[in-house]
Amino acid sequence: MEDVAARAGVSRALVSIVFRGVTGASDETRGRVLEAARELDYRPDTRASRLGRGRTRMLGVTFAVGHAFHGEILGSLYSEADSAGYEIVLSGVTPVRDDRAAVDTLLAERCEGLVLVGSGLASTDLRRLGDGLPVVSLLRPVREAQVDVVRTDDALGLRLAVEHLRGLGHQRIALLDGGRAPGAAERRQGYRRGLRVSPGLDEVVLDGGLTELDGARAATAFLALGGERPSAVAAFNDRCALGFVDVVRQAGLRVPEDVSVVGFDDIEQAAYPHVALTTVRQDAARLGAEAVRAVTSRLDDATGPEGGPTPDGAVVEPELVVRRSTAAPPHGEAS
Amino acid sequence: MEDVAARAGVSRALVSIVFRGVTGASDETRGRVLEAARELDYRPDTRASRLGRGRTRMLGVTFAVGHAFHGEILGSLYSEADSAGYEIVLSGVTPVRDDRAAVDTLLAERCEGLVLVGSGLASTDLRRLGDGLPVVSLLRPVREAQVDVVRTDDALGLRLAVEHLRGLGHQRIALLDGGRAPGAAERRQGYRRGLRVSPGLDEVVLDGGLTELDGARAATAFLALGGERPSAVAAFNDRCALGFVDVVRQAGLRVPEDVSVVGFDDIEQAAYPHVALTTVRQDAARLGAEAVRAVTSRLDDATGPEGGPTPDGAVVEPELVVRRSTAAPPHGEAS
DNA sequence: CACTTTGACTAGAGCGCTCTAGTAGTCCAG
DNA sequence: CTGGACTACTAGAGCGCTCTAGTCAAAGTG
Repeated sequence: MEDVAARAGVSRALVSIVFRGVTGASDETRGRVLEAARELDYRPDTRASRLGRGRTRMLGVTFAVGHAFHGEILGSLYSEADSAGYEIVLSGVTPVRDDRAAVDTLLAERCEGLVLVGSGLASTDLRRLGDGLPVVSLLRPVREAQVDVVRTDDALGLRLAVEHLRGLGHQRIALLDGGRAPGAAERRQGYRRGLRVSPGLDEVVLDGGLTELDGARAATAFLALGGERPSAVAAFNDRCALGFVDVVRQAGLRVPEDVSVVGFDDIEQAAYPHVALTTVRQDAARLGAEAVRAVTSRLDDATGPEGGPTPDGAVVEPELVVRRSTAAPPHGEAS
Repeated sequence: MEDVAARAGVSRALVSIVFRGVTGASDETRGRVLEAARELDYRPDTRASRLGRGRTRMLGVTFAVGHAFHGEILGSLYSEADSAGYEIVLSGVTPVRDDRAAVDTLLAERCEGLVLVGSGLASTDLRRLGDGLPVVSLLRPVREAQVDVVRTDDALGLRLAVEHLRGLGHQRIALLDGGRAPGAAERRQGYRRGLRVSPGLDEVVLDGGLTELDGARAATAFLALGGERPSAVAAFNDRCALGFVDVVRQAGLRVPEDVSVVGFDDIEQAAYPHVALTTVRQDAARLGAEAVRAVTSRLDDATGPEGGPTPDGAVVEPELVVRRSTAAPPHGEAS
């Protein structure tokens, strides 16, 4: 910086002014400084600038490395933060690097707010964190008053799925359950509510999970049901649905002719023409936007790090995307 | 820090000593400082500490957000960097945030070295980058002398695949090509070499790509081949292979009875029992380790940012993993 | 004409650390 | 009792910025 200032024949302060893009420099000088910087291949040190500024305007984000849907969310987070004038600092969660470690590095970097994407952090940790700075839990509903929750209306999503299947005439609809995964409890509840609307529909809950493997296992259980077999299933998520479809097809069943399947998330693969999975779309862009809004509003409203008294956060509505994995049930089972 | 020092009744310098874990403090004082820090919920500001230290010991990593295999690599990068005494700074590449933007933020943070995972950065940018600091291109072979390359021996991988298929008796073996994807040229070459070993084997190259969708398209082209149809295919990667399998199965062909398929990468799904894809495994752990080694060795050897005269980097050998998507060709086509 | 105003620029303190140089105090050899 | 050789600790400059409080000249005002 010193060198740039010297080369441009100005003070260091002036260089700072130019690079921050604030007023206080003539166009001509501005040009000279930029030119000198380019010649010296100088670029401001963001660490030092944040140190000097007092604020960091950094948002810390933890996410599961290699998780497709988290990836989509990150994309949205990046652009939303950018337009809100914040920077994103990523901290990945891996098998050897848990949520706490990920959060710790973000705190040590002095992030002003945290977005935890599908984090499995313990309640006590969450509470403590939320007391210190604005925190939003993305995709995972938590009850702690200290953290905002941004999530899809999971229950509504499964109700939509069930209603769609009922509308096609299905009487027996199974759930491939998500167990303890984030949002699973809500989806289970939505499934139950969806069934109760018309009395006489039995609940059939099979153990599912997050991955194709879980879906495949559920399919094995499903096939073992024999005559009592449901004509449709709603899966915890798309990957689970895809694993299920794979296995039932290998067993000779046709989808959707013999069994209808609906997923959740609307991951990229669900839309591929050879897959064409009917699913409940989570809006990654909206989710990211709401998360950034929730944390930046706390930051910008100067209510201080204690957080406002009103819990912020948002529930974004999912949308049913009908493709070709669902149809009316076989041989006049309808109504 | 000031407060902690006051509370523990020592100087700020002493607090610094304790937190850096260097000698120069008695055990008793050390305990008092740590205690005081805990009470005040103090944790050192890593930005300031790196500023003061002169060195940052940070490794910048760019990666494609939501890419499963990149995810596996990140995991390895984290732990390797940790044991080499470096910290990882992530910078995601998304549709709205290209490689250059990702790299720029890393440079502004003053990372000392860069690991570009499957980066699509232009040659001129790569050269300029490599002139300034140690850079390794992971998974993508580039010719620039300024950057080290750590990659799987892609050509060998495809040769293994082809040899395996030939060993099973396949005469016509197609390649689902990766086009311009990183490593695709090498794999194509390996495929050709593999075929040339026994004369009379025709090359059949179908357009493939990185995703299931590309594999599905290739399958359509494959099915259209009719009587001339190969009895086996080697795909650019697992996702492509999986898409291919999906579509040929839907068309009534059996895998492996009617057509054998081998993938590349060995992603998690390839190992699922209902998938059981024969594939060429890339060793994510080794790749990550080599990348970290390449860049830290340049850093630690104090050869300066100019880099040593000998290009570093590594080629790690892939391994064929035989599962159940490959078998002998149908009706005595063998030999 | 003396006066405020405005725009362009600078000096220098401060951000939260690290680290060199140096000050005590203790222990022991000669 | 003097003088190393340690160990435990501290003062204070420095890292590369930001930003407040200024200076100074030119332009506008009545």
